[in-house]
Amino acid sequence: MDQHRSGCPINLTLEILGDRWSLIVIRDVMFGNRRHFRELLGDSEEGIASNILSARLKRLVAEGLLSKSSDPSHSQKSIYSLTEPAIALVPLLVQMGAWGRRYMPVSKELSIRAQLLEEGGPAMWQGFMDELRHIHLGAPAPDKSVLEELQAAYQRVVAEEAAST
Amino acid sequence: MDQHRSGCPINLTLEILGDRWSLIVIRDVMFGNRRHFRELLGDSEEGIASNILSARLKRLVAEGLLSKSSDPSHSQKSIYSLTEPAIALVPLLVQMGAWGRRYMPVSKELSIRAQLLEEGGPAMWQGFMDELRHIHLGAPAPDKSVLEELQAAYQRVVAEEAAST
DNA sequence: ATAACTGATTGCATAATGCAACTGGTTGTC
DNA sequence: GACAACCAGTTGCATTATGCAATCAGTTAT
Repeated sequence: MDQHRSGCPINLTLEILGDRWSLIVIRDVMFGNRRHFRELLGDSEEGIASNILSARLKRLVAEGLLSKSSDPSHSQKSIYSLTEPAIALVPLLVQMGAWGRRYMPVSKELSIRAQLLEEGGPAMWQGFMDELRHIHLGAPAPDKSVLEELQAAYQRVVAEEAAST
Repeated sequence: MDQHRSGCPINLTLEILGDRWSLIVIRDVMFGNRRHFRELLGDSEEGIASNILSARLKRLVAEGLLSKSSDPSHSQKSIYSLTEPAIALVPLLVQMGAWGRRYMPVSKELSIRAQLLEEGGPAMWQGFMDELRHIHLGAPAPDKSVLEELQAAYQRVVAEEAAST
């Protein structure tokens, strides 16, 4: 991908994110706060293969969507962080979630977060992006945590599902 | 793609649209009003190959994002139309355009429409979607045409560019 | 010393993409 | 009726991407 196919914004976004795994990786870093290779490898619903994950992480770092730093607690351990361009994908991911929720056979547990973000609107997205800037870029912490709110809602649905079976 | 990887809305959207061509085809039908195979094949900036276009059209029809009908003026001619799920992709495409415009090396002519849609906000998107429902689904025509507005702005920028060289 | 954990890499099969040529049919023009 | 232009694709072949399982070398905890 040295040359671009065209200068169209939709096309250029597609050239970077238009495959079946890149946004899955970003989603897991963003919503699951998975920062290490093994976390991304093992804990994902979709089961990405290690060579694909390796290739994706490399490409996303090269494209400037992720940054890689070393974990002081373990000399071999790498931490992947979102960059500002990746954080700016929040509205796009919300729209993807909203569309999937409306037209695809989503599961209840895995769509509650998409629902909350859709209903929360741009104000909530901004709050979430501020929180991501805190977590990944060292910006000051916002007053309240959207991530915790989403996580709590997810746990609530999982508990409900478990209770009803 | 018989079985889904997970019930996550983002993943499911990715399973259908996560490749380098599907959204290009939908973009051309939506914004360029290209309804025939040859129009989609030849007039695209990116130059899709005919076998890929053929495969994508088949898949998009099978997935319910496009519908195919025959043109009464030419027994062999097929017309592809957007379905409601495809029209519902407008906010997603707008976000893709907005992100690409901010972080990728877009060209001036090809990003003016993305800019107008981004600045126009949800009200403009709804107007555009109503117009698409008119064009593709036979719904009543809305008062004003967003498509014409976008096209006029595009022509204006092309003329400016031509004048300055 | 050893076992578990770290971020990967390797080998191999299958699937997707890219490119160019070609097919079978239809329509309009002379 | 002959002929060129147009229509929606298909075919063959090379390259690239994906999927899966096994493996690797260094690091840390017991």
